[in-house]
Amino acid sequence: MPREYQFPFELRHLVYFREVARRLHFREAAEALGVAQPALSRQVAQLEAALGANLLNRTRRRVELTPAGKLLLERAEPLLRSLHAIPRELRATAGGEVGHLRVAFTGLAMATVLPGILREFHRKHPGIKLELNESPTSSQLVALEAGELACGFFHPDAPTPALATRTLLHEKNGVLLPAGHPRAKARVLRLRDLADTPFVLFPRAHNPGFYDRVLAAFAAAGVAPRIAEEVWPRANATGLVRAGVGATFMTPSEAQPLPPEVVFRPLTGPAPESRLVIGWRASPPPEPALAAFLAVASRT
Amino acid sequence: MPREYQFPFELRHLVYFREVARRLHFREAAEALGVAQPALSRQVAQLEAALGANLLNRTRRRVELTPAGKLLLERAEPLLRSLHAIPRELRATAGGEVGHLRVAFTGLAMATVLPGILREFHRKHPGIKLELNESPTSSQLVALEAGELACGFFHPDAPTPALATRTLLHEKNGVLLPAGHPRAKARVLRLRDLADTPFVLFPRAHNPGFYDRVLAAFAAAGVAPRIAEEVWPRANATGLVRAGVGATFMTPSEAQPLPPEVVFRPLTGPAPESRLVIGWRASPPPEPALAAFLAVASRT
DNA sequence: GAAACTGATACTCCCGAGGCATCACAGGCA
DNA sequence: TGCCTGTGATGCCTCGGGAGTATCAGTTTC
Repeated sequence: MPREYQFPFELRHLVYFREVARRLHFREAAEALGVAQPALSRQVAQLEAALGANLLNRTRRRVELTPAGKLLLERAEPLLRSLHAIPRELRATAGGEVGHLRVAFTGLAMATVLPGILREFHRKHPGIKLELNESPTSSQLVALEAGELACGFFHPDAPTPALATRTLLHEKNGVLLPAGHPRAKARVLRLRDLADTPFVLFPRAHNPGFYDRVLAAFAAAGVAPRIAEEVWPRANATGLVRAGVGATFMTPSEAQPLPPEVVFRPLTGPAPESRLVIGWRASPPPEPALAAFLAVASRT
Repeated sequence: MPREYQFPFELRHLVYFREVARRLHFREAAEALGVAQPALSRQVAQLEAALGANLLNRTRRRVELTPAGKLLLERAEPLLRSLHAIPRELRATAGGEVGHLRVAFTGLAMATVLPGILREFHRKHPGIKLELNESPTSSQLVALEAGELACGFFHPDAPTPALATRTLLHEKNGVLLPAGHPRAKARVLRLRDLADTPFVLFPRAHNPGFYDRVLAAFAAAGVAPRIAEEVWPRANATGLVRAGVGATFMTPSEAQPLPPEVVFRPLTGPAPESRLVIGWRASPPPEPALAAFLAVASRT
């Protein structure tokens, strides 16, 4: 709370009041606004207090606007519309690239953190448009350094000196098996239990470092892996498992919720680990739009 | 934070940005807004993030508007002016009595809680005008029941069934003595130490119950009081004490800061207690303007 | 090149908006 | 007339985020 200066009300109050004034029904307005009814009641009451005027006559059964309420609604409507239009106007006028972010991601990101981040980001920054592309780690690294991407969600293997990164997820992989697989009954598996099972992987070129570590995990378990397919994008791997083609690696959070006809089993002993990071060019410092996206992503 | 809906920015952001944009100087703008400079920096950065545009070019030594910043300033100025005008407009149109409160108070209130309450209230509710009158408890009770006052700060003696009250202060009185008084050296006094000291009181009619309890305290101490003067308003009592006319009762918080040429001493043993309350008609329920005032008063 | 000035950052505190549970009251129906 | 349903208000608690203090980092100036 600012110490000296403070508007008598906030935009929230006007938005809430407008909704109630239009519908003349607190519960419905609250639902439309996505808040609980008590919060709405309180905010409207606060607005009335701040303005020192009764805006609504509430009999227990009906809500109606007072003259003051009518006047406020008349004034608030165009103001809110103008305010709402500001982000769009700015985007039209400003540097062109401003308010527009190209973001790449891998299948794991979309299966875990990305939906929540997108939801939160659009709520907070409706003025910024995102261009989202699923794309393998290797391509992302190239595109990031070339300045073609604002940021990317990927799985780093070696250090990336030109990029700043932040880890979002770091999990040991388990395996996703067809429900009918002979070892599907076991609660926990070791990699060597799956010596005969064909695996669905991703094309090595997409992340050679991680691919090689997967092979190393097999080697450590004393198993020669059978690679049935290499498939991309990631979501298709699940389909192949369901089809009985083989097993695939998957992190616990990625396996939630579990698709039908498959089972997920953690691995004990050697197993590949997946680290999901968000990365962006370390310099120059991020533009406001990117800074906003990073802030949301880092905290969701 | 509303779960679903949220404006990309708040009025605060626009107000802060406007100030910076006008002055092109963060520190000065912060001072003008009455906030610390870091808070201002953060809020402006937030606004830029929310809009996805750089609004200001900050070289380390100079701040200047970008084209987007210029546009936003153009848009924001009239909107903020319109918003600012809303409370005044409503007050002009609404029921007449709305947005206007008659408030009475006693000297003790003004010497303790009232200044803080007024400051806070005007900050939060600039649309509501107050009409303030110092007035004794007895007159306030009459005026309140007659509906001539919205609320009053007074010292109740007997229950007041038609009024709702809230205690703001409840303190045992000490005494205020001229600095040259023979007992002024003592750290603590008893009422009977002051048998020969003339007292400055208030006219009995202003609060007969309390007046009589003062006399009762003297009686309990085995002292026949000497009443030198009865004076009103309260602030004048201090003047009389300074002039050496006599002593007067005063609560510790009222005696802070201590006026020159006088000393304050707590009393042990029997001593009158002062209770300051805010009171208002219990029914009908308070109008928004009064509700706002009560909310501020109850919590300050 | 040391000092001064400016805006950004790190950390902590605390207000207040929101959610949940519940209340109080008005109509509707039997 | 009494139970039931629907509505807005209230009490209590949680927690996000805005603000303050202290400090940093980069320019400019003498």
